[in-house]
Amino acid sequence: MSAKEFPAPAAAPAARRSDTTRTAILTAARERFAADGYERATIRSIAKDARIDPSMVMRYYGSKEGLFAAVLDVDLRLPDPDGLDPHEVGRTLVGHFLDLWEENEVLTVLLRVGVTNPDGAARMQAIFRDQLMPVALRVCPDPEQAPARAALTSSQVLGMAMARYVLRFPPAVALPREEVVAWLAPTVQRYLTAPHP
Amino acid sequence: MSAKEFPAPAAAPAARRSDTTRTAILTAARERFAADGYERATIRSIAKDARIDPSMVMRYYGSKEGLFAAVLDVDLRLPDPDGLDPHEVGRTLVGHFLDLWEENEVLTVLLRVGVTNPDGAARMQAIFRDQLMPVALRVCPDPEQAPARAALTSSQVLGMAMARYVLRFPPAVALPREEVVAWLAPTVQRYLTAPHP
DNA sequence: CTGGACTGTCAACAACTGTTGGCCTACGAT
DNA sequence: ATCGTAGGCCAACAGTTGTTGACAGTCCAG
Repeated sequence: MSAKEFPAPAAAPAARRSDTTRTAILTAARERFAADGYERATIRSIAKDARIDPSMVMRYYGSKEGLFAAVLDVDLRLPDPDGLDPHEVGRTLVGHFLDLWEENEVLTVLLRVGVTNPDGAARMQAIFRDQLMPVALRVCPDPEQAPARAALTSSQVLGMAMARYVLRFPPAVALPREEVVAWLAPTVQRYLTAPHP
Repeated sequence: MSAKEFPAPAAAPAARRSDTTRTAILTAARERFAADGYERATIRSIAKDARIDPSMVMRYYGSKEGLFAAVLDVDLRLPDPDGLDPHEVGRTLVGHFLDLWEENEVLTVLLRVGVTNPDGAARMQAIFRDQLMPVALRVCPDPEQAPARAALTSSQVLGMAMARYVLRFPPAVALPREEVVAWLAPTVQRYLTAPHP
């Protein structure tokens, strides 16, 4: 479900005259979805941000849900499980997620919408299952425990993202990045590699 | 802003004939807000659940936001900071929050709406500030670090609630209660009492 | 130059929203 | 028994939403 064209000319990714409009819509949609969530982000407001007519959104993305799906095309780009040091996996993951969250708003969209929209929740489940689980499978002692350990890890990572980037708890926002890593890395490390308590 | 009557007869909490309707509305609203979030939970659907007319909601709670505020009257009922064992604070808090989350849907409402609605986020900030901070102030070594430690604690607690009760990650749901406590308690204990890393 | 496809605008639709006011009913004090 | 009042329902409002179709300008191949 990649964010491609809709009229779909066979399989030619030839540059189109309307590509600038397409990406303008996508950018505006990402910002609006991140700021307002799925329901409150209206097609009209997105269109106004992108300086185009609301009907263009329909033409290029079919529907609001289509646009939404295009925005939610997320790749966590987690490091290759085989290539990472099992003793540093906590620090590595926490740092990587902080990077992801700060580089753009896609994950904010995902979180904000995953909480309200059932499809969003399913998408979020899929992303964490497909992308975080392999890492857990690689580094945790007993493969059978991998799902639980991945869930624990995601809970801490999501929770910090929630407090810091979505709810913006002042102390969580004020915490310097390296301190967040210093506090969270041992937690994640323990969730993934420590013996079952 | 307690969930009281609206026409407000002086200050008499006398039982009213309409109290059953009022609580029916409040219960239905809590469920609908929890299930659908603020925007998608319509007054009409809440009224239908409560088997009354939509206009009754307006009469008793003034507006959708008024109803929402009544639902969000949350008391975490955290244990008295003075009365708890500093060495068991992690286990105590995690257990308490799991209880809270499972006993009714208010916290789900709060979380779901805090993520989408700015007012909800402010409400959530206030709740955690007013109710979790005192505990942190009591048990953490340096009072100056209390806000950061409270934020860290809330991140882990919120994250688990998110994964387990909102997004419903299957492995997080499957985890037995005592295992959640066993994994999270040391984390919270460390966030609150361990020396700064 | 001409045809057709592409890009864009405008106006309108139908559905749904929160909200309001009028009206009827039934209780409870007098 | 009566009468004020609180409880409840109905119909309608104005605004907003996603979505659609007709229409106009623009590009490029023939």
